[in-house]
Amino acid sequence: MRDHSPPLCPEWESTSPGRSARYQALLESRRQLPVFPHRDVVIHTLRRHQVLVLVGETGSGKTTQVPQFLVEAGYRRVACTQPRRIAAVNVAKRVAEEMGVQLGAEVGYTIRFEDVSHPKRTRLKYVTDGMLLREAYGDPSLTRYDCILLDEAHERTLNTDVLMGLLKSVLPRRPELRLVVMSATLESGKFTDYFDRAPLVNVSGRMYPVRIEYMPQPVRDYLLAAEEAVMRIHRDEPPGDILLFLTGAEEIDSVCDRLRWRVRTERDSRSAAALAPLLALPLYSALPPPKQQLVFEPPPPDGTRKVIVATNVAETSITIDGIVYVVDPGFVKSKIFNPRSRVESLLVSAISKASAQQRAGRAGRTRPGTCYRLYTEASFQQELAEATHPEILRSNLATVVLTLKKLQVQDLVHFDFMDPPPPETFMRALEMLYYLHALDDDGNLTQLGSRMADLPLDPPLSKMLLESDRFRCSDEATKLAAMLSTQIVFVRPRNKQAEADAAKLRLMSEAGGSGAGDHALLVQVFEAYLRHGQSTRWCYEHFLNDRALRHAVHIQQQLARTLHRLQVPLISPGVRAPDRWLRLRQCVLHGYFMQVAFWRRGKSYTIVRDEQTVFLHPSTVVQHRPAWVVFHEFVLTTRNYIRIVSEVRPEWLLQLAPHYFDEREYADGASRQALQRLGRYRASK
DNA sequence: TAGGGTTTT
Repeated sequence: MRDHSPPLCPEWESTSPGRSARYQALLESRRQLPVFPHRDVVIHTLRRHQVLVLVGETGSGKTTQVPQFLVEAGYRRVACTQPRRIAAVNVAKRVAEEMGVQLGAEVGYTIRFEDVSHPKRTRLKYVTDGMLLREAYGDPSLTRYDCILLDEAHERTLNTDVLMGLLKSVLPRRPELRLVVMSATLESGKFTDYFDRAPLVNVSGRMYPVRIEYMPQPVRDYLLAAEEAVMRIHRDEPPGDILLFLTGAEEIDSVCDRLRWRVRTERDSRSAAALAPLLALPLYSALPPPKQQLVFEPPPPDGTRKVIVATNVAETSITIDGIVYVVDPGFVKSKIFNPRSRVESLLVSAISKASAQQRAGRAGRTRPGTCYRLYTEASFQQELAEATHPEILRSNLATVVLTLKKLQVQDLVHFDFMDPPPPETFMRALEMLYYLHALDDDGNLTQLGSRMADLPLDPPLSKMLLESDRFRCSDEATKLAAMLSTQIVFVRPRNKQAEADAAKLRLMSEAGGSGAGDHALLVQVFEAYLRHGQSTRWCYEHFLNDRALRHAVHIQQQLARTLHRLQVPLISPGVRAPDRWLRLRQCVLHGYFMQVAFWRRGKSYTIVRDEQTVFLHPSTVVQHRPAWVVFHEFVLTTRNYIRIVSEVRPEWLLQLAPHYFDEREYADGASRQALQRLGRYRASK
């Protein structure tokens, strides 16, 4: 067949001197990718259609090649979104190399905290979906781009879904704009239908075959079944590493311990002397990077087999080569949002077929493999959902609503989401933004709301921060907001729990005792980390997550810059001021008055807004059982917990949020009675 | 009495 396609890189062919051997070798391997023969179809289809849906499995080369095709076809400003930072960076590096250009010039990337692109020269930019959404704030029609690719659309992240809806509304306004939606195999029809029967290009993947084995009977205890499966593979199957998916760090650590113990015991007994050593390695995002790194290192050359016991990080974010066996119990811990109780929580639930397929695929990256599903084929066929429930249906929409308002979307009810969230969820989001004074009575964005959208924070945190200068503690508030925006910084290893708790109490006493509260402790930890020169060793000694703290420092710097731009002065009452934490607690309440609970006789607290009974999370440093507390989040695990808690004085409630604590707004019940007592108390003073 | 994974000019 004759090649009618345009020449590769028409302009650079003559101008770039560096058509090195390396470039030629890369070009040759590019030509071998399954997506390469589809180059002309992609280019020609986009001449006649505004939108193209491209479906390609792992190994098709779609992420690196399709954006290059478009640049070669003459598009001058191409953006390709990725759900994860790490992917945006790595793919941009690879593509710059393939094109024989300098990273940050013709090809670049933009992620939070890092912009390696040139405003004029960059023709192809990889960008996180959240970042592109932010760019749209100042340019709602995304006029900076003539072609946008949404990659990994099947993951249906919150930001991808919002971008898809936004782009769908932009397309009619910008007939010259081109959009390519790239996705894994499942649900391609949903994407083509959503974009008014957009043309579809199907690209095969390149993977080794993976044999799937099911259980003949449902298992009673998936942890035990997982352990047995790993042991059986290790005893009976040829060499090759194992990947086991579990739901959380605690499960993972305990299963790793049990596997180590079982292999050791079997090897010590005479009957199983032939059993090879087994190296059990945990993998989850909160794990310190050196420990994460271990999963990539080859095992000792004495026949040791690796088993990596991982959360969902290993499903998409982290790719480990050399896996031959996957053990999939079929569960994941995922976020759910209950609009009735207004609570987001984590719950263990069954995975989807798409997720099961993705997990199985992890066994076939370097050679043919096997996936052991710890459920029956009937439950796979009949009980698992086709695809994972989109994140937008499982989230609190306050941030989404604020973003859309900022993007000048007037009519949220008719905004075309691929999967519209239930109206009740929208009502809850509107209600929250209204109470925060981000929206006015007509649902329009207020000046405060517009400023809140500028901050990369949850709305209550934005509100807290933007008005923190009123409490003369904006310096403390930026530190707190940064600490609340990163992972939990306290590390509590299973075998050193008492030591870890003692280290935390020492940090607390430096802050002036437990009465200061959990919020104050976070600020204290942040400041101590800076005082100790952001030392990794200091973190280790004090049972703190070094990476999370480093992240918090980045966020704090960005918040301080944004506050400066928004003309909020950065002030502090001073580290020795006796009212320092008191001011901070008032400031927190200013943003989080919707998350207040009061002590009720017995042993529990009651949340004001819905009279839910809750307990202080065991991680709290608050020991003096205050009558009223503000909390950062509600966690549903073995009990209803409130986590990150500080005492508030009851009179603050009426001072700071009289519109929310008006007793007449509450039905007769415990909350109303508590507020009535508060009113009488106030009147008597 | 204990924390899935992403991400934000």
